[in-house]
Amino acid sequence: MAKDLVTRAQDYSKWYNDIVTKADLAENSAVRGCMVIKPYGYAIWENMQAQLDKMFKDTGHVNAYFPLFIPKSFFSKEASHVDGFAKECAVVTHYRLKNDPNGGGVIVDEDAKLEEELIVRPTSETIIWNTYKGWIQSYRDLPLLINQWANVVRWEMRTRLFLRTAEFLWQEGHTAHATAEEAIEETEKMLDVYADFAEKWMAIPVIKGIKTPNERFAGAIETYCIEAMMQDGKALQAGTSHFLGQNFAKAFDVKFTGKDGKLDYVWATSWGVSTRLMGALIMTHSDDEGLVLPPKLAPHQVVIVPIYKTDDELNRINEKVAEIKQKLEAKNIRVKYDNRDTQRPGWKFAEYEFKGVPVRIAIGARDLENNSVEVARRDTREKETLQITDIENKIEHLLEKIQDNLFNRALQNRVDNMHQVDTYDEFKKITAKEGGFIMAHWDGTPETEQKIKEETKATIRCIPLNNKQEDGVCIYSGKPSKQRVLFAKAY
RNA sequence: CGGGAUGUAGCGUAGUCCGGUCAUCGCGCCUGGUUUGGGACCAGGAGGUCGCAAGUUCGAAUCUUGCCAUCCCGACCA
Repeated sequence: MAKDLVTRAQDYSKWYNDIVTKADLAENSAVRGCMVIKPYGYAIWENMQAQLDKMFKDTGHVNAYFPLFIPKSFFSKEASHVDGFAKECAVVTHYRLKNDPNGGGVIVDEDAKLEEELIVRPTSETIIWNTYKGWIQSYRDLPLLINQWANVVRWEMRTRLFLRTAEFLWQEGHTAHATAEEAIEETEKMLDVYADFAEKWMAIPVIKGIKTPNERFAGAIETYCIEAMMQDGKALQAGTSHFLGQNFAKAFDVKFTGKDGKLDYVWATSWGVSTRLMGALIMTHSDDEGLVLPPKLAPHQVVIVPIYKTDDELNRINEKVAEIKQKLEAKNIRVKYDNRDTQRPGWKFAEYEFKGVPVRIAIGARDLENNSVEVARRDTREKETLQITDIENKIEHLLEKIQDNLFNRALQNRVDNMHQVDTYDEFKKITAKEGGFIMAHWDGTPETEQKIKEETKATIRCIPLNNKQEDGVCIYSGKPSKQRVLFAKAY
């Protein structure tokens, strides 16, 4: 088992402040539990955003934007929703400051108290459904397939860099449909989009499933999720897609007239992924040398470092690199040529390893003579000398290989740490020592789930989709069970 | 919100028990030179409200009280 990655994200923050001070992934800001995403980290997020956005549009969705502030009254219309979020909301009560008459700084102007408090959105279901009410009258207005890129705030009692920050960036899709079947189809479709994105782009294998009632989103009928295993064997919920039934339509009175002339409430879904995915990326692939980024999301896929003694040598290398760079860029490969004279080659090598650049090309006088370059890959740290001839195809192929290797490596880790368990003793042993995922029988009751959680810290991550049906007995209660469910300790 | 710890230069730190040449060291930064195929070396230099406030004292980074912030463990967590 790899070293405990609980704090690996924190480690990175430390490295960046300590060693690579100028180009960082992120650091804790002065604001409680919030995160500053520095340019290099943001470039990764932008690549993720661009691909997700494309996938949403390919499935018929459009983007829109709704207000940051939600009147308190909206928020309380769906009972279970308020139960789920009430304890972690930032509330705006005043709209003005004034100079402190007793000297010193500024104070809140008590005369500027809001008639009704505003909640800083922890998620946008309520304000969006309040808006949808005015947009939907007929079956002709459906389906309504909208996504929002936004920030949300959840005043968590305890925050954790990347994984649970007080403010985070995400996208939230909110759709309205004429039938339950169509809404469920949408929920599952978006779960597939997330799973595809995680596996094909982030190189993170995921298990698709549904949550137990205990773990369900506040206000949902059914919550679907993708669960990933981090290097330390802990689970991370990487994305969720909710079938909301008619709960929000009823709470906000969103009705439509069907073809048959009958009035009915619309059916809803919502789905989201967040900057938590950046945490997943770090915790899945990185090693003790720093970040390891999958080529498809890396801001720079290739970095070229010149090695030279004289200006004349550098000039000749510059010319050769311009040629190589052009060929690579013609293949849509993102290349950075770092010929800064202010840092030495060894320094640059280390720097780009921290940053997780998948491929490094070094070129010096020796290479000019031999028409070669030194190619190093970040994932295995192997180096080889290649002829420049046809370099663009070689690199293109190498990037694909790295992408595949990262996925396979992560998948292998999951396979190695996946346990099938039939007794509670063994279950306790594994959760206490080895960690990893456990497939075990469960009697289906929230009470058993709760007891297991209290005794072992492990929770039911999901009931996998297309789960194999087999007769067994619950490891805890001994009652009959029809299938195994996925247990793990989670972030 | 409970338990624990921490706060000293951009980053990481020594010193706090036992108050007094005590503001230490490393990295980074600046200047000059030599270097450059895995985080170079030499010489010189800049940089500090010791988290904030009050108190004790001839004297406080050090002791006392209060506050603030951060981290860890819990509770909580779409």
